Amino acid sequence: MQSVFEVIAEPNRRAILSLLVASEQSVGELERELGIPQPMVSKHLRVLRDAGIVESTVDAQRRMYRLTPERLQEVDDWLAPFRAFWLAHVDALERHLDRMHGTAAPAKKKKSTNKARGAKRGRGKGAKK
Amino acid sequence: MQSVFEVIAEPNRRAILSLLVASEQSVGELERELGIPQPMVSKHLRVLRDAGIVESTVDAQRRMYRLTPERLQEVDDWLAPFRAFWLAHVDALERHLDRMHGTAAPAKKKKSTNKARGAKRGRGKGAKK
DNA sequence: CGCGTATATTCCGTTGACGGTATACATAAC
DNA sequence: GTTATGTATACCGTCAACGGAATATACGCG
Repeated sequence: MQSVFEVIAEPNRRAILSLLVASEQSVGELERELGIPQPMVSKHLRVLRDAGIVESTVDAQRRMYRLTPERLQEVDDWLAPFRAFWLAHVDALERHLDRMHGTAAPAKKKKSTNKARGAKRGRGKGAKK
Repeated sequence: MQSVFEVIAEPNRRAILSLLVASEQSVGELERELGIPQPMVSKHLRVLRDAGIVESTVDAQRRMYRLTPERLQEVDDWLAPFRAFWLAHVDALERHLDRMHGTAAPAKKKKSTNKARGAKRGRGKGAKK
């Protein structure tokens, strides 16, 4: 389990990371928010810490965990080549819908085989799915 | 295996996707480029197709696979909250180093070019387990 | 038709991640 | 000291992903 991709493949670990975006948290706080047993939380935190995605400090009996998200950049970097690609896809879909525009009964339309490149932009990121 | 995160956790599948960024490819081409047995390639392509990340069309005996990368946006969306975080981390590190001693490195005091980072990692496409 | 190429699927064994439970360890409070 | 709280680890069972090998299916050609 060295790969960041494998580490974030686990839903509970993604949930932990999302919770830690707001602020650092103790194991008990994460346990309550996640609703999973404490040993599970500790085990997932161990994986995250070994992967270098979180770090912990001691606060009395508590351990406070916080993000060290540099390694997540690997995911971001890997994703980079695909970004332009799906923007082009969205544009193609938009043109398609524009052409079909106003049709209440959708006919069976095949996809074109070749994709037209040249993404028009002006559509900021942050679009929801 | 529904989650996109689980699908891209597998190095060979990430390699396939990276190869398909350039252009659509047949199974045999992928097999040669990846150096893994053909049944493995087909199985990974099956997973990718079921996840909606690639699609295939028939070309004689060949099957041509290409990207349909919309679902990868889920990864991008999940990553969004962390981006600001790691940028802040890098800035904080820079300020810290500047304060420690701005002597060792010919660093400029100005934090001007905060956009020109991110190419630090050599990560890319290669995939090993 | 049989034959060759290209790809998909099935069967099978291994291995390791995940979850559960109990227990060990650490620090604080008394 | 003992007890209480907070966290980590050990042990264990299950289950599914992965890889290998053999086989099945699809298609083209002579």
